[in-house]
Order: sequence, then C-alpha cells, then structure tokens
Amino acid sequence: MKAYELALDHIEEGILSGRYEVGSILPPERELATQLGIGRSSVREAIRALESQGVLDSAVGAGPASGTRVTSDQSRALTRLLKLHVSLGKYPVDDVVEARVSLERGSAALASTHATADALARLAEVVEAMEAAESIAEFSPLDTGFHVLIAEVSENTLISDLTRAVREALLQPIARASARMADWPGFRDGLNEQHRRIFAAIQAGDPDAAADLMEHHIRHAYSILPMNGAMP
Amino acid sequence: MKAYELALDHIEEGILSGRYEVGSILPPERELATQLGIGRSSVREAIRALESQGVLDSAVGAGPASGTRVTSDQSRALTRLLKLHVSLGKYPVDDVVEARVSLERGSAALASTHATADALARLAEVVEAMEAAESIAEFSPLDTGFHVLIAEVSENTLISDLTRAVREALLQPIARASARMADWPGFRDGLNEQHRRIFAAIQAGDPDAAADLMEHHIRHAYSILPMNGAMP
DNA sequence: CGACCGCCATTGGTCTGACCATACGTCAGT
DNA sequence: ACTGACGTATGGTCAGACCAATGGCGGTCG
Repeated sequence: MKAYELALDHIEEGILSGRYEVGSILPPERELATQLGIGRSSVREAIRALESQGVLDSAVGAGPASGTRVTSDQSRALTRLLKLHVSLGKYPVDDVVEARVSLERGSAALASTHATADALARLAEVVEAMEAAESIAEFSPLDTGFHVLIAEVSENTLISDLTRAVREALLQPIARASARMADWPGFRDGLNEQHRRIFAAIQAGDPDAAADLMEHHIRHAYSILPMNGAMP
Repeated sequence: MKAYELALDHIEEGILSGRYEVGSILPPERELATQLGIGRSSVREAIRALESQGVLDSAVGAGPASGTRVTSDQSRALTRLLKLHVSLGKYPVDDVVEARVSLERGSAALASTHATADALARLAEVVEAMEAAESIAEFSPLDTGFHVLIAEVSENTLISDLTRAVREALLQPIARASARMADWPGFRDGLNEQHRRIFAAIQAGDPDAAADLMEHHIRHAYSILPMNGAMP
C-alpha cells in the first residue's frame, strides 16, 4: 500500500461513512501525517487528488476560516475530467452524440415543466443573441450557453452538471468543426430555427415535444458537422 | 499562480493540444520540475491530481515501461467522483432518479438494437441469478450488475461509464434502504418481474418498449424504497 | 475604557536533499 | 551464447526548513 493511498483511503472513508460532511475541516496536514504515520508530502498528494475532484478545498492562514475543508463542488471537476478524456479520444463521436441525446432529452423535458417566467426570459435572450451572432466565435459559446441554460432550468443538479460537462467538453471540437464548414451561415440559420422551436415547446410546457425536438436538433447538428477524425 | 497549478496547466495543455496522446510518456518528474522552474513535490502533486482523474499512470523502474504515462481510464475515476459527491448529499434523490431515467432509457434502447447472442445469454444469466437470490446482500450486486451490463451491451462507452458511475454510487445507499424495508421479498419479486420484461424487450429488439419499461422500473423502485434522509 | 496596531501562532505552499524500491540494461564471466 | 551481478533511471517517501497568508491576542495610545 502506497503511503498517499493510505491517506486517500482514510479521508474517503471518513466521507463515505459520514464522519466528514460538507463544511467539515480536516486535521492539519502535519497532524494527519503523524496520525497515519506517513510523511506530510504524502498527505498533501492525497489532498491534492481529492481537491482535483471537487471534494476538498484548502485555505491558508489561521483561525476557523483556514485549513482544508470538505466541499462538494463537482461541476468544474466533472467538466475537466470529461474534457480531458474526450480530448484523448476515449469516446467516439457517435457515443457522445447518443449520450447528449439521452441527457438533453431529459433536461429539455424537465425544463418544460419547471420553467419560470424569469428562466424563459433568459432563454429568449440567448436565442435572440444567437440569431444576431455573425461569427463562429460569437455563436459557439452562446449555443453552449443555450443548452447549459436549459439544463439549469430543469432544476436537476445532476443532469445539469452532466450536460454541462459533456457540452463544454465539446466546445473546442465543435468550434473547430464549424470552422471547416463550407456553408456555415446556412447551418447556423437551421440551428437557430430549431432553437426557436425548442424554446417554444419549453414555453408551452410540452415535455414530449421539447424532448423530441431536442433529439432531432442534436442529431441534425452532428449529421452535418464535419467531426470526423480523432477529435469527437 | 500556485506552483502545482503551473504543472497542472502545463500537462493539461499538452493533452488538450494533442502533444500528448494515450501512451505518451511524460518527462521524468525531476526534469519536468527544472523545466518549469518549480520543485519536484509540486510536480508530483499535479501528477497525482491527474492520476486520480484517470488521465495519468505512473510506473517505477527503468526502461521504456517506466515513467509516467498518459492513459484514459475514466471509469474508476468517474465512479469515485460521483460516489463521493452522492455521499456528501450534493444530489437530491429525485435528481438522481431523473438522471438514471434519462441515461438508462438510452442504454436500454441502444442495447435493444445492439445485443448479440452472447450478450443476451449473459443478461439471461443475471436475470436468473437474481431470481434465485434470497438475501439482500446477494441480490443488490446482481441488480447493479444487470443495469451495468445493459449499459455495456449498448456499446456506448460514455453512456456506459456514466450509468455505471451513477449506479455504483448508489449501491450502498440502495442496500441500506432495502434493509429497512418491511416486505423486501415482495419488492424483490416485483423487480424481478420487471427485469424479465426488460430483458424480453431487449431480446425482441424493441427499443421503445425497452426504454419505457426501464423508466417505469426505475421510477417504481424509487417510489417504494425508503431512501428518505440525507443519503439518496 | 475602548479602539487601533503590531507581534505571534497556525496553517497551507514550496523547495531541497536525501534515501529507498523497483525494474531494466549492460557487461563480465562462464 | 547464456547467466548473473552491478549500475542506473525512475517513481515513492521522508525530514526539515523556510515562505506566505491570516486571524487572534495583547499591549499601547487616545
């Protein structure tokens, strides 16, 4: 058993068993090291591993605000994880498309039943901004924002996090593929038309229509985007 | 900028830019440290962070098989990540249910169109084993195995990894909830009946039926399981 | 008496240097 | 040509030192 794994297991066990909850403060690194009979650097490596998973957060200084604290900030960690593995080509483009279809059908349907007036207003704003966008550099982040916003409106934290992670992991590849397109303006116009319809379905509170339109939208986009190559 | 973040960014950038691909070997820790002008311990912390995300893998010794190598072994990392955050109560049980519904509708539908004779045989085996299971300790892992197996049969690596991660993150909580049930044998019989039907739909190659049955199955289970409390 | 200011303790962040464990490569000896 | 011992490269680990940030405590001044 490697020393840093000992520390990792110790902290993980504390979390899984409920001894640590969000907000708990871990013992100081030096103390944890002597407790476990290992060096401080090994403890730090374990802390770093968990920190990169959004489970811990460290703060220097003295007093109650300092020390290493248990958090649960998964979104960034999940996004980074997926982005790296997508970039490494672990997932074929078809698989990612199917996953997006499954997830976003769900978020679109949930959004249809949860959307507040405020949420609809924000969605409408993005839809209009996309229609005004001239360049790929302008359009692409808005498009991502549209899908992420729907996931957020669905008020389902897990689906929202997963959707955001998958979509953001594809931001770069999609932008690159768009740049290779012959008739990008036409492609964009088609997407905007679909965005309008999805928005209308959500506004109308029609989950089935929203899900179907979303599925069609995603499949349509990938059937045209030249995503061929190692990068999905 | 913290020193270990410098190393983290350097390595990540190398991966996202394509300079490193799966199988690439990173420079030795000592060399990377001098290259970046930081200490070796900082380099190690960055490596550890990426290793915990299934992106790197270290091996001691000399020769071509040694050193820190780029991999893409996400499954374990993803499972650990979700398990920890589920345990920390970041995700309400209803959210997890909806996410499972979205993901497993997809995997059930895909499995219906991809199932080989061998895959069907393995599924049948699990279904029969579940019907023979007497105790919760016996049944619970088989149940997880059934859902994971369907995800695998779908031949979609991303959906499969996500399904497995979500399902395995719930293994402990589900087992605990089952133990609190009054009429567990009756509950189990109901599940087995549904498992049979899902299997039949996959065997028949009917994606829509498989998806609907899967959704009903998941919602039914959670409507009965006493999952109340912080632990979803 | 109260407010302010500066020292000090605590805690993470980092570096250095050392040594260990492991595995491969090489070279001498058979 | 085979074999075994030794050297070397690499990650794994530790000890110790110092830095940086931060908050608390106590003393001093108004």
